[in-house]
Amino acid sequence: MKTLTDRLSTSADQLPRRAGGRAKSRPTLRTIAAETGLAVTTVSRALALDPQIKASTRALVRAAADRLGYVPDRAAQRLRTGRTRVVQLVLNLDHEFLGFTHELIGGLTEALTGTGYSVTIFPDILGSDRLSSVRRIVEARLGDGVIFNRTEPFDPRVRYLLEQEFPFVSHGRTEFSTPHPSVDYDNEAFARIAVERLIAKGRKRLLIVLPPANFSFAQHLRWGAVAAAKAAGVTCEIPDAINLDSSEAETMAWLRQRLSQPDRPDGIIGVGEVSAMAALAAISDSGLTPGREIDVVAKRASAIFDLMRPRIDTMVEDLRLAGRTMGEMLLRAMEGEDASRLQVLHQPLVEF
Amino acid sequence: MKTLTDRLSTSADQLPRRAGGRAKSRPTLRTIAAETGLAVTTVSRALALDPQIKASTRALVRAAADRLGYVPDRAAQRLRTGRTRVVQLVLNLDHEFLGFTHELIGGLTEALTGTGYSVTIFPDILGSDRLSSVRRIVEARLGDGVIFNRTEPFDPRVRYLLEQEFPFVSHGRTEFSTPHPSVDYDNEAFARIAVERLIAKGRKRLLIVLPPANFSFAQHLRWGAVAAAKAAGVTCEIPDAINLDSSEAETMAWLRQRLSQPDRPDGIIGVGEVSAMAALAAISDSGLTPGREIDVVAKRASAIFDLMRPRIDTMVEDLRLAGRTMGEMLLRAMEGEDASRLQVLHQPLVEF
DNA sequence: ACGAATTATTGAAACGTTACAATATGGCCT
DNA sequence: AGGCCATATTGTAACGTTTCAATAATTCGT
Repeated sequence: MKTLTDRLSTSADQLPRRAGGRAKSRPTLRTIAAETGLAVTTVSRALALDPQIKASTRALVRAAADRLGYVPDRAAQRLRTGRTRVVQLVLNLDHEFLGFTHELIGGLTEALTGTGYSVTIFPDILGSDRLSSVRRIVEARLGDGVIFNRTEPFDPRVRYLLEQEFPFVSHGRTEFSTPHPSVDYDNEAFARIAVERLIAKGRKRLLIVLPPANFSFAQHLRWGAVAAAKAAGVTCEIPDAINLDSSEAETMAWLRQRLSQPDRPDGIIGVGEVSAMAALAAISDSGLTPGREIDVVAKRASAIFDLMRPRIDTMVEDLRLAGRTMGEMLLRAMEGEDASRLQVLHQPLVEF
Repeated sequence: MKTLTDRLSTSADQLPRRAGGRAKSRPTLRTIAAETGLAVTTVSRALALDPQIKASTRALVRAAADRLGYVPDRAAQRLRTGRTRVVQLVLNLDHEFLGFTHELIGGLTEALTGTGYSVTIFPDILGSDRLSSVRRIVEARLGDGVIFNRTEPFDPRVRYLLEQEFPFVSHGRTEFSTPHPSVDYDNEAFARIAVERLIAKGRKRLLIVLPPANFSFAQHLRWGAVAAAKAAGVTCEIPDAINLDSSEAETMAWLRQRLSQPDRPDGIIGVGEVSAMAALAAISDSGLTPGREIDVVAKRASAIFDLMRPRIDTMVEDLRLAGRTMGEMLLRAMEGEDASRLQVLHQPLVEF
């Protein structure tokens, strides 16, 4: 141990560390060129596996590069080619409570691993102009492509990016007639199936808490729920005092109050974990028991409901899959593939 | 609507979009120089607010830049200065179940907003060499600084980064004698307080599920729990069949089995939400009731337990604060501030 | 009004890479 | 052996910025 820490402190005491670390120069193409006696151009092309370069030369260069520990300078490549090799992920990081951002990011990086692209987080300033983040990315060429969520039916970002011909994939589809790359979850199907499930359990006064009305998926959920309820002749209440962006305390308080009324709902659809958990808590607080006087069907993106008692019916939305799909599609979009082939709608995975 | 979508489709049909979007050239320093009749150098320095440049000239340049919509080319700056203006966040994205990655990222971006730095996610390949990610970042100069978590007592990454004099902040402190920037949560205090709380409730056979033994905070938790239990003359069981990285199903199954034995624990400490929820589920499944035959104290990073019934005692670990602190400290580290001043230990926020 | 000191601006070079056009090398045919 | 193609390699320029050293413009003391 002594030796280790000694070595540490001596080497760390050398010079006041500056940003970016030490200045020891890394090998460049020129270094390899000098080493092999070839021209810089040849080395560059050899490393790019240009078939124009003789195979033996390529091997020679490759060997020298490895021996010297050469690693290309992204900044120089970027300056020269104009490609950043960066994918910008526009995220709102304020509002999440049980966010599954990490699933989305996980899937995205999974798709991008080995492609040379990296993922940069672009924090979306809530409340500011919807467009500003994306515009910033395009204007400063902060990436070769962009991914965002919380899509609106006529999202200005979609319009802008189409106009700019800038590659992107939206999480959530729009109402634009021009096709654009998007990955979405069939929330309409989810709502329909949830309603049908509750009806099958004999429930007649349903309730669903929706996302803020401006988001695309709020519409889909509404359509699905309302249509299915109507078809079966039951009611489906949609509170407008609360939505999925309301605080959990607010949601719970409202639900508690609602459940204390005589015409209380007997079936609740939880879109997302927080909403469903708030419903379960409110139900418990009201002295009711899920499965007896009331039922809950929820969408889940994690295994959380496996740990909840009592257990409820759930459908899965695989956000990791969504992230991975978006990554794969963005790659294809950046290669110029037609947008009409880059539209995916994932179906709910029903678990009951 | 017609007009909008028409405009979209016509503009989108123009040319096959290529990676990075259109080629319309952006204004550069040269453009501004030509526009103002000044030299490129002057423009550069004016925009950098160099006091050497006359104030009136600075204003002139600023105006021209704004008028033309100039935005500096990061790649060129990067190539010239060697600074990437990127912070790499090394994250393992495989393993999380209820991950609060978004809190960490949120805090980090909060601290970095307006500084010109952006956060890039570097996916840590689990199972591979611990060092490889960080080495990659340093060698390819993928960032000016790096942040990582899941720190080990003698984490090789810390040693390497100190040797390389590369700025970093670790989430979790180490046992190295050389100081280095780190942000940690006082898990020892958490464990101690949790044990004391359970003892105050009359519990005598405690149990705590720890993280995998190789992580720093596993040690801290162990010390805190064991010492407090010993001081009070109660037992504190530490299962080694399961740990915090075990699957929730595994954890729950083991706990269920354990709770069915005659010498079952009467107090459980939940380090992290999943572990606590698994405990609660197992307790419920065993026909026991928290608050009656058994108690649970948990650490929480979200409001999730506000939605759980029955309610349990919790202490808060603010991961957003941790992220923000790490961001602020990394900025200072990159400016050369001494590591001894960049060590923070956040205390548990006790809620009972 | 003149040189000296200060202030303000400039030119040239460089960061490391890739793209283009040009040259060198070799093989093959007549 | 000369000429011609195909193959393999090279030199030069450029991407947009910052830095260094040098020049131009201004102020000041005398």
